[in-house]
Amino acid sequence: MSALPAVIDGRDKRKNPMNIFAQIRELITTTLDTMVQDGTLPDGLNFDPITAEPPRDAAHGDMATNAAMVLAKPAGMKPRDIADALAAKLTSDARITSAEVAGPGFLNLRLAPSVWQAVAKTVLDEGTAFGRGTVGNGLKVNVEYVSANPTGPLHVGHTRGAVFGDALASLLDFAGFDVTREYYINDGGAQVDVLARSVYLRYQEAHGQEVAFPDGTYPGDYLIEVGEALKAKVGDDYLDKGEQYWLEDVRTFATEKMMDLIRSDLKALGVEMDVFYSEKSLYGTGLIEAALKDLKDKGLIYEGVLEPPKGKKPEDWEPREQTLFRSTDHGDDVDRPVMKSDGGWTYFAPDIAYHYDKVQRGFDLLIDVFGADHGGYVKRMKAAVSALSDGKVPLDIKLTQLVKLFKNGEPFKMSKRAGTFVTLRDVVDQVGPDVTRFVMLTRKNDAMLDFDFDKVLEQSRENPVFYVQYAHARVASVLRKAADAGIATDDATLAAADLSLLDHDSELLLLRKLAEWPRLVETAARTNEPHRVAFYLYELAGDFHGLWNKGNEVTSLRFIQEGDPATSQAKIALARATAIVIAAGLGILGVNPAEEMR
RNA sequence: GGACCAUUAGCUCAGCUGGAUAGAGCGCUGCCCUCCGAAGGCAGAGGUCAGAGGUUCGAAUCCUCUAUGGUCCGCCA
Repeated sequence: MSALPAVIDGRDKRKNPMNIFAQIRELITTTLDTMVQDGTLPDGLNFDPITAEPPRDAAHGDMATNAAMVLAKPAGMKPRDIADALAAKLTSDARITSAEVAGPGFLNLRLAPSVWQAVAKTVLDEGTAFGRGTVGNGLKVNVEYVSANPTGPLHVGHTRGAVFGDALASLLDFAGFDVTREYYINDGGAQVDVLARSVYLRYQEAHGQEVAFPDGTYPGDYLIEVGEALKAKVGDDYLDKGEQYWLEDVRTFATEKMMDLIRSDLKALGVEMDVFYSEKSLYGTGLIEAALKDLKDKGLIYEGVLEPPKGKKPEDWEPREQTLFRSTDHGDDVDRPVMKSDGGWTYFAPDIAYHYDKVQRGFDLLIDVFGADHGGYVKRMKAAVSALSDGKVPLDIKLTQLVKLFKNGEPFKMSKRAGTFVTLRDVVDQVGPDVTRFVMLTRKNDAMLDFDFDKVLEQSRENPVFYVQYAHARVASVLRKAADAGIATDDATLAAADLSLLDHDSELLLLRKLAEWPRLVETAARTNEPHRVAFYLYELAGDFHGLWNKGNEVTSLRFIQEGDPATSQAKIALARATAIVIAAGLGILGVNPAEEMR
């Protein structure tokens, strides 16, 4: 069910030279090749399902391969026989210190410490580019997110969508995709008329008039200054005039102001879009017509009458003939109207045109990030893109679930009507963009998220933001102290250190964790799940803190060894490599690494 | 009536697209800190992976059904 095309979802796990698991997997497959050549194994075996992964239980070794089990059946051999033969050959490689057959036919490998020690050098050589992947293969991907209506400031729900979409875009970029970040401005529908009328009321108010906000207008305070700005622009020209006189102007004016507001909200969160795409710009250009003609030419547009929705019966429901898109041909449950009975487009029509345009722009992959309340829209959108691209361009739609806000452990609700509206600004102003972003990424996008204003600022192990930042800050502290002690700690010097000195279990544990980074990036990118990065960083920080804490008792594990600059440099190299990977990971999440904690 | 998502330790959640004895934090139990790196550390208890079938060497993971919770379901965006 992967959203990725076969070219990138394929089994070529050998691509990233920095991925130690990919390296060993290649060693395994080439070894198997030689076994085919010398007749140990039959010809024509498929090596694709073979994996080289870290075992769950570290006691099983550094890496495990399922090769023997996967090949047993097609080769017509016993798993153990294959495993034994493979093990004998693998141990002749300098990197493999032992290969044991275990369980049903697993081959557990232990790697020489030098393999892990070399990881630190690689990290120092590559810097934050370590782990940059090639799975993306340079494919063009469009990530659309936020896309909030331009009728007010962004609220908490948008914040999660913004953070998720942005981190996903960065992750895909890091994994080697050519990413475009895009925001679709819904400025073509009735809601911008409502906005215009609401602004007009504030405009009247700015002229000293008494106004009331009827149902169906936006009473929010944020429009007061827009009304005043309108007054500053047009004076009293629009006063006491009919709607036909001012509506269009005010709509444009208000929409621009709202987009300014939204842009500044996004900026406060550190989100920068490549493209703002206006729904309005679709009208009058023939694009909607072209998109629908494309569907019509494929026989997917017809006039018809839909069944009434079951379960819930709208009182005024009556059968009407509409122009429908045969989305059921592409996996939807019912066909969807593209034109209202009065001849106007439905909301769906410009959406189709917008995605048609994305396909035309040559993207290889589309991703839409929606709020969970748009879940009902997923199938029809996928159907549309499938039809428009003849199934060639996959569309993955990621839904972000609700954010439940807490303060002092007490939930508080937000309601547009009551004016208790928690905005993106409220959140960012209180806890800062870094904490906001990290916390919002500590949950899968499709799981509900609890956000407690107090807990996210706590400085303890419970708080992953703090815990990860603290690890980075500790490294910075080590580097400062090393400098005071006159030890050279530039990355080039550290990379040249004698890393074979890093032979303690705790050090090797941390090195192994660092080695997982490239592989994690691939997985996270393939599944479109940036939260994996956040969890990895938490684990990495945990291993680092663990090593640090051991230094309390075992002084030989401390990063700075007095009077022994060579050993110090090796250990600092490990610390610095950890900081580099943390910085790279935080970079994907859009969080600044801390140099010190106060 | 239907669709989508969720259901894993007392609580909040991971679980690397099918691997071995299912993990983390909190909470709980026990131990450890005069100082040198404790805004802590070490150890332990705690599970029918919602339930029932199925697929296969092997399932928390894939398929079917059921239960519970959330979101949504014609001309609103």
